[in-house]
Amino acid sequence: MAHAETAILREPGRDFIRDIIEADLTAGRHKAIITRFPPEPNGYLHIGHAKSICLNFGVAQDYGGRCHLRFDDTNPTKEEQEYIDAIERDVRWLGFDWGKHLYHASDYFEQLYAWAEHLLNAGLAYVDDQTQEEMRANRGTLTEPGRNSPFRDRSVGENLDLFRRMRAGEFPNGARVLRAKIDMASGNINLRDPVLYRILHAAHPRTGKKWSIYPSYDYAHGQSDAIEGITHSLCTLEFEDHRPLYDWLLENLPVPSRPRQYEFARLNMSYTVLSKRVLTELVRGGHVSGWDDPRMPTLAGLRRRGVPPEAVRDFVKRIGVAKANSLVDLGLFEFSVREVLNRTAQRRMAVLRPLKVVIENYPEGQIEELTAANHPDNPSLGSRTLRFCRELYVERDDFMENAPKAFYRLTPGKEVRLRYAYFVKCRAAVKNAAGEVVELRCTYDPATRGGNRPPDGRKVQATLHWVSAVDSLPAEIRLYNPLFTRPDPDPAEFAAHLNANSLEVLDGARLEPALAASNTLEAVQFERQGYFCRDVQSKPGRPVFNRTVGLRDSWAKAAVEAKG
RNA sequence: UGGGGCGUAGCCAAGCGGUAAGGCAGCGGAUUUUGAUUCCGCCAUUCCCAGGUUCGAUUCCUGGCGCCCCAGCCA
Repeated sequence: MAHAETAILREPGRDFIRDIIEADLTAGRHKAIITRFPPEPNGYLHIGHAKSICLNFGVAQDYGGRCHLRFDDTNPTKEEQEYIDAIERDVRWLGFDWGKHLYHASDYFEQLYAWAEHLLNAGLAYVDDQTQEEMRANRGTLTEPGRNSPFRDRSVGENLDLFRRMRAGEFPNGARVLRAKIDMASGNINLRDPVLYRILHAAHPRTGKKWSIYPSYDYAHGQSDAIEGITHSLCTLEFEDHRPLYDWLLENLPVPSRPRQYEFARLNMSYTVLSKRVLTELVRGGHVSGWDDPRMPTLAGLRRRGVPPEAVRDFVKRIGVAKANSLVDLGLFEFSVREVLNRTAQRRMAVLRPLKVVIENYPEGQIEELTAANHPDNPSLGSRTLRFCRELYVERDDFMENAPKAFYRLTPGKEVRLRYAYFVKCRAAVKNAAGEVVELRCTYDPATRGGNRPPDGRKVQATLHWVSAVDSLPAEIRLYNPLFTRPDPDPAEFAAHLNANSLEVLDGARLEPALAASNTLEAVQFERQGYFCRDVQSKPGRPVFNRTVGLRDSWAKAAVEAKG
């Protein structure tokens, strides 16, 4: 903007949907804003759904309205109670509350049926006896118009009779459908007499065997919106072509309100598969441990991975809402996770690949207590006590026998700081018969207690994390790389990829005791090792931590470069 | 050769006739008890392309080009 004083700078979190809503509010078109999040319970929610959830619930919050949770359960052959429960749990986890406004499209089956008869009476719908193949053949193509069904001009009486018998279960699956009578020559294929009801002899999770016909998405969605008084029905771009049908139905039915549909682009993220079909195959095929496997991009998987819900919300705020198809860099999601964890997670030390260190000038059997802050710049998170002694462990990667000049850490003759403890200097490396370094012999400077600089003002280039040999605890650490899955159509290939590249289990890791004690922590940051998250599925007494490799790998890159 | 959308930096994304916000990434520099964090600075003479209208166009018009979605009795 050229003139800052006249510039209308859009605040973060604003988008075209909110512009529309504000204009509607200004024009006095609505008393209150009512939105809805309408998942079909045929799978678990993933990060892509988070965008829609945050948009719908966020908009309602911003403008003092409300957001309903509505299960779009119009296809009993694909829907299960497990998914209904999981969806409710995940929306709550994300931090949203629908209050008393929990609904199901199936709540409206009776009303929808009555409205179908209304269309029949108005001559705006008909029962079609064509087979599925005939219907497809007569629908035309993208460039050619379709042909009218031979059953298109049945009498109202015959239509009503047939439709009632469809409901009564007199016909087998697929025998007939109810179609809207619109325009078989429309350029918009959704208007070529779309199917409103199909015969499905299937038990529904909520209505049981009461119905043998079920409404289609197109027939159920807009009317459900109208029944609930939804003002803004937000959905993804692929439904843009359905809007004329959405409007047609609302205009031809005596609905109690007039919702409007608006579309936005769905989320695509690099290295991440958000196809429900593929995710379902990964679960069904046993390629992952379940919908909540930490490698899955589902909300349940992210939760297990230790991603705080606030990070997901922050991410959604950053990506914005627009109509352009885009591919968001996974790095942006990682940034949000880091941002939240860095601010909120308590720090602990853990050594992933231990290398023993003996402090030669530290009295044998002596143990002293040192204080460590739980957070580097948030004193309100308190502190904990560390026990220092003659033998401890440091990270193998923090020692190099023949180090290049750019390597700041431990090498013979070099002095470093052990965080919150002392300066130590490496005297020698002890090797086994195979020539591998198995132990470091070091000396410490008592004048540097707490890790503070000694009176002579001496500095060190590096500070290392460590755990004491006497009371550190063994732990299992699982390292995940940031690849959730790969955009590849073959689930078997995903699986191979996942197992080969995105999981490493470190069983010899050692944790400081305070870590095992902090059972209430969902996420912690292990000093310099990045962010680790307690696996919410781990058993008491045997903590398992998950870490996403790459969340904070720039330090590692620098170290690797230094090693040459 | 049908209908509906979308094209602004490596990735997102504002902008609505007055001369290109912001974030991520990247690059400098300061601070630093973890090569992190934090802080500060830099990072589009140009908005898919070509014409046109205008004093002035990313914004308006015309014509191209490119990408996405639609032919389920899925949602």
